[in-house]
Amino acid sequence: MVKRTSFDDSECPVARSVDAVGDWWSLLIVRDAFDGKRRFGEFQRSLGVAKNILTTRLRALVAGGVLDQVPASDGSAYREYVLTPKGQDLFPVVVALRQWGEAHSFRPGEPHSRLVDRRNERPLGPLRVQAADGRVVTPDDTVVVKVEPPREP
Amino acid sequence: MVKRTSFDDSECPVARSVDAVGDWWSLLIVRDAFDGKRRFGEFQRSLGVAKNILTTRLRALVAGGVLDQVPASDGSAYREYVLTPKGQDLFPVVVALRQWGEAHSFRPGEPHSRLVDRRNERPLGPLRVQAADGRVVTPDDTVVVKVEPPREP
DNA sequence: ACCTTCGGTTGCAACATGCTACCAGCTTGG
DNA sequence: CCAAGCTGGTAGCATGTTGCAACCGAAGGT
Repeated sequence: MVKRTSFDDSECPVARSVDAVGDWWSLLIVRDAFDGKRRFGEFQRSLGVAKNILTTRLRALVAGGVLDQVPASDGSAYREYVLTPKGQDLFPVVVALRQWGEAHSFRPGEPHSRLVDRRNERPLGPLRVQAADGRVVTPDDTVVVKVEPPREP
Repeated sequence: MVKRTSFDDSECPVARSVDAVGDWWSLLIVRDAFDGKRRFGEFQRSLGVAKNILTTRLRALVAGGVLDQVPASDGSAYREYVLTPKGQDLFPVVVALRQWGEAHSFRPGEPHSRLVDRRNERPLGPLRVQAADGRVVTPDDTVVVKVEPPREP
């Protein structure tokens, strides 16, 4: 590859997000973090990922401000990984992927995990993309515009 | 790598989505498709990706039912790639990543593209994860549960 | 006819991924 | 308190994937 191409200077926020999260493993780590996992070993067992890969990804997520390393909550000398506020803001991304997967990647009746409301165990409502006035918009209702760069003399 | 690990048999919809989309290039292709791009050359110029990579990704997206190959709309003998309904359902995913990137990956005043309402050029409202009753939920308000596999006699 | 564009394919080099071993601090049972 | 086993990593290697550049046939333009 002569170095995987980076998007961290792209002007498109989607590209930068993609670059910041890193790769798919990272997103699954974030998913597990939302699910309450905090320890290296928990992630490793849950994902089945090689430990060196997990090490790399955790470091990248910490460096990127998505995770934070804190002293363990159980009083042991180990450390734990928790989501920063920035990392918690990835919730809609994970939910969007989850809903898409539920809708398109399982045959009827196939078992799968589901994210539900803790209070009543009912599934969540579908994510809606909506305009400033609350109207639900489709891709055709939107346009990408460039925000003017500040004028240079 | 001895083969990149696949998640297409995972019971977690997030993992399957991740697997179905393939990699980050694919997601940027989808983003461009939402932006109206349809031709091989358009994607190639927009992304700056090597043509062999683009070829691979487009084929994978077509095989995965995200894109469809159709005769060109301008009457030429070439073919174009358009989003299938399944592909269009990725809209919330792309929007979620875009909003996250806008919120966390740009310094104030840094220029970036923005997705706006076509009718009034105003930015979209933020995606909200909500329960079945419309209440906005945070990660802490939710739990992942396993859906029972159908009982086998 | 000639040249350009479009949409790829092929070959190669560099790099990332994954596997398996290994290892240094904790922590725990006896 | 001492050994055994966790926990959280590193190190080394084989293989796969990415990326670059060069090439190529068919369509289109002039």
